Amino acid sequence: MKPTIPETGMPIARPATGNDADRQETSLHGEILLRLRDYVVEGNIPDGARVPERQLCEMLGISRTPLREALKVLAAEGLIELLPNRGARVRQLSERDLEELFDVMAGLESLAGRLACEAITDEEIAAIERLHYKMYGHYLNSDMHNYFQVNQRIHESIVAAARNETLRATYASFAGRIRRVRYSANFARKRQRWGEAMREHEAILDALRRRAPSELSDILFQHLRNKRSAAIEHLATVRDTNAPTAATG
Amino acid sequence: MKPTIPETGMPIARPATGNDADRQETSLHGEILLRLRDYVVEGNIPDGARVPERQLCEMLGISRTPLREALKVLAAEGLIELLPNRGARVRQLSERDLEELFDVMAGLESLAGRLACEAITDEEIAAIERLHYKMYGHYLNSDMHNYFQVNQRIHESIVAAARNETLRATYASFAGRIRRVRYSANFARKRQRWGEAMREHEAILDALRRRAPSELSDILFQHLRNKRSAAIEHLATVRDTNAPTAATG
DNA sequence: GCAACCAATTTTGCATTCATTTTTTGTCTT
DNA sequence: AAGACAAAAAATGAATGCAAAATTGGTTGC
Repeated sequence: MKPTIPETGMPIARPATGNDADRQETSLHGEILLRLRDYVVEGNIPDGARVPERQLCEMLGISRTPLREALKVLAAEGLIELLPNRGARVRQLSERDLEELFDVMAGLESLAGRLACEAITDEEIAAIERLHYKMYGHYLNSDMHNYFQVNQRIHESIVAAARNETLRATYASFAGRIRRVRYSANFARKRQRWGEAMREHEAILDALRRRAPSELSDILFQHLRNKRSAAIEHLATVRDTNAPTAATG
Repeated sequence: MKPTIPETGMPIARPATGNDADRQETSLHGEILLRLRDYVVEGNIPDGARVPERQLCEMLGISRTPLREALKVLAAEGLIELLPNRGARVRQLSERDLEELFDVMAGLESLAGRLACEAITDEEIAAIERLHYKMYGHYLNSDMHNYFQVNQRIHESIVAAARNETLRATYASFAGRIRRVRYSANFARKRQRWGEAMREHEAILDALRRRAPSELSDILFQHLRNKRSAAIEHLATVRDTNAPTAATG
């Protein structure tokens, strides 16, 4: 039983709606890159599994040249790794890798908060407040899916308010790497953590209203740090419980 | 007079000593990538100039396939940009781009400081202190080149002390983008700024010794922010004074 | 019965080739 | 003489081809 890419019948369904940080609209290579990235991020290939060029070429209906170019880029982004003469594999993130990623994300959001204090408008703050209340509703309903959705939009709003396109693109890239793990591991933060998170979010809003950069920076970092703990903990459980990954078995 | 790559006779001289974040030792593509990156970072191609594939192929003695793969990666890193059907150009950074880059660097270093407080050893702090005194010597001698050199090593030491390989690689990548501008613009901070910078460094060391994460984070951010002002200011002068770039004329 | 070895097949890495698109250059018109 | 148009030249984007390396399967020897 060799690990294989699930046959979806149709090629990759996504109409290239990913983050438009670096899309090369017209080129085939650019299109492929977006689709492949989404495909990997969404966890369609198991951790550590090989990414056979031939198969992907058929799947995408292209030749190997543009595909290989896309693979090189994905490797540079850290989503896959290229073993010399042994093809591409989906990068299996160790626990340590995840810790590092979360910390970098924390740093980037912390920075975003700092910068946001310089430029954010009252209307933007109001919008985040509305999201916050919306999220609170989902919290009360124990609606995990929508809670996450809105939670993510809040964090994205803060990053957007930083008015720094470079930061936004970097943040999106790292978010993708983590999102992959989230998909695979079917993350579900313990409900208990939700309460803390809600309180932290209130503190974030408070600091934002007062436009206190250092304080907001600290709170955001700590907030993400707490997320990190929950996520790593959960992942450890999942990896222990679940079957060994495609890479090892 | 069209902008052209200086003929060095020999291929690119550098023995691939760049950051080993993502080196693919054995593959031709990986080797090419390292050499090309250094070549671009060191400013051997003027801002906005075309990067002709053919010419580079001859220069490197390879075919277009691995070269194009490397170009795609460099584009993803933000060093060059790929115009559809019109080849690769060295990315001309606007003033705003630079501001953004400096701010992200500031955020990363600020994060590094925060993390360093958790793990840095007394010996590492002592090493940074030694660098600091060494830098002070260069400051007194107005030895700009060595001052910069040591200054950079101090910042790298802080990043290293964060014990986060992901952060280190990201930091190195952004540093490369800025370094390119530095090479081209022949950066020289005003001597007046040096004094402030020295004082800021002392504050950094102080916070580091006390392992005060929030404080260190703040100081580092502000320090980099001040650097940013000086750099942007200088660049504006240079760009005004100098001839129009290769891109526009 | 199991491990080690060797041949066949597959896969990868790079060069070459082909089709478009862009850029240049030469000519013609006004 | 200047501008516009058209053909030639060059460059780009992608497909194909070929040599080298790795994986697979089968066989042999212990």
